[in-house]
Amino acid sequence: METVERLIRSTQELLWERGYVGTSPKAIQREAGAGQGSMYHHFAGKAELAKVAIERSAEELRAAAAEQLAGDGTAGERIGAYLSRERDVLKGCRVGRLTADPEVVADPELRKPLAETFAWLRERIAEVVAEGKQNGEYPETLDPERIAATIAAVLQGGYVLARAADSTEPFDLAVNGLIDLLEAM
Amino acid sequence: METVERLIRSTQELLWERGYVGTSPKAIQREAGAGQGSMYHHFAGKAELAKVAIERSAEELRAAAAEQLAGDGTAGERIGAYLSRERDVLKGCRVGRLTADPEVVADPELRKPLAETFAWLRERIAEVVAEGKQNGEYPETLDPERIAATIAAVLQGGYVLARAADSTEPFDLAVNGLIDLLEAM
DNA sequence: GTCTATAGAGCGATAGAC
DNA sequence: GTCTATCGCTCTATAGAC
Repeated sequence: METVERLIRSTQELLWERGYVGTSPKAIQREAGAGQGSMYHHFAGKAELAKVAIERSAEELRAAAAEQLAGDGTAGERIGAYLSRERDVLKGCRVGRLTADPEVVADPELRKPLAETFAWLRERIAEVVAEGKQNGEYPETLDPERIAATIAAVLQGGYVLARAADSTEPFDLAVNGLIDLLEAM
Repeated sequence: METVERLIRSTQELLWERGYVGTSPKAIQREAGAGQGSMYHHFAGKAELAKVAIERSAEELRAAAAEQLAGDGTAGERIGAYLSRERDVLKGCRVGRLTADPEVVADPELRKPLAETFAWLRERIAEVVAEGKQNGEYPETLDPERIAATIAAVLQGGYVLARAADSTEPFDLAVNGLIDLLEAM
């Protein structure tokens, strides 16, 4: 793999584990097996490299979610597949995690991929919910945008509860509770 | 206010805004209007001060939640009051935020208040849900522990979505979607 | 394109005077 | 109890050789 690619992937991994403030250029270089000069040759600095890495992680998240939410099952099945897919729960969400970073949220360039990713995700889930309404799976009164935000929030919040408990249990409880509520509709 | 108290409150505020990794002793001293020697006279170091500050924030969160969840309304009213209370949504949760910090999660002393807070919160919400089942507000099939985890997760995840969007809208959507689902039971 | 050397600043902590 | 001085280290970045 080329140096640039290794630098980007190492940055993605470190941002996921340690966030922007907790990730140093030196650590990125170590992870990537690249030297100081090599990194600064390809990227203007930490911020630019982080921008590229965050955009990459955002794309990957969207691709994964799109796959789970597509298919020809019922709305409930597709949402269930999305909620129940294999996840590295205790590591948390590589995109959502960055909202805790003040430097990411304060920089429009760095925050933009976060905003776009969750806007897209909520919109995509809302479409599936709307389809479920059309075929009678869900009642007419259900608001797709609200339910979509609730679904996205349960996942993000599930990660928080799991990391606090150092256990996947609260995440599983939260997801299953949401599924119970959706199935009762 | 005494120096010790100012140091603790400043640390609470900085941990909320910037997390453990992003908070330096120097910044704490500046915020508190205390000198270097003063801080190290009262506390062994950053970790000990953080431990006290985190425990304080955890207590405050529990006290606030206990207040909203108590009272003599129906279960739905009390959960609604808790979900809809005034919140500094874009600042996020002062306890949940710390789950993003690898150094907090890795240190049992620092993680303990987080684990205890959310364990207590989920248990407390589950009690209210169980009361709702008893008086016929919710169906017998409802699992209080699951629903409690879902409720806690929607709040924590709502903060994440709001910070990503730099807007309180997704938080409000997620909370209202949850209320819709609960009211339909 | 990658290397080493170096910079100025801040980090977290300690020492010792007052 | 609070102050200033200092420590060894890391941070992010730049310079210039190869």
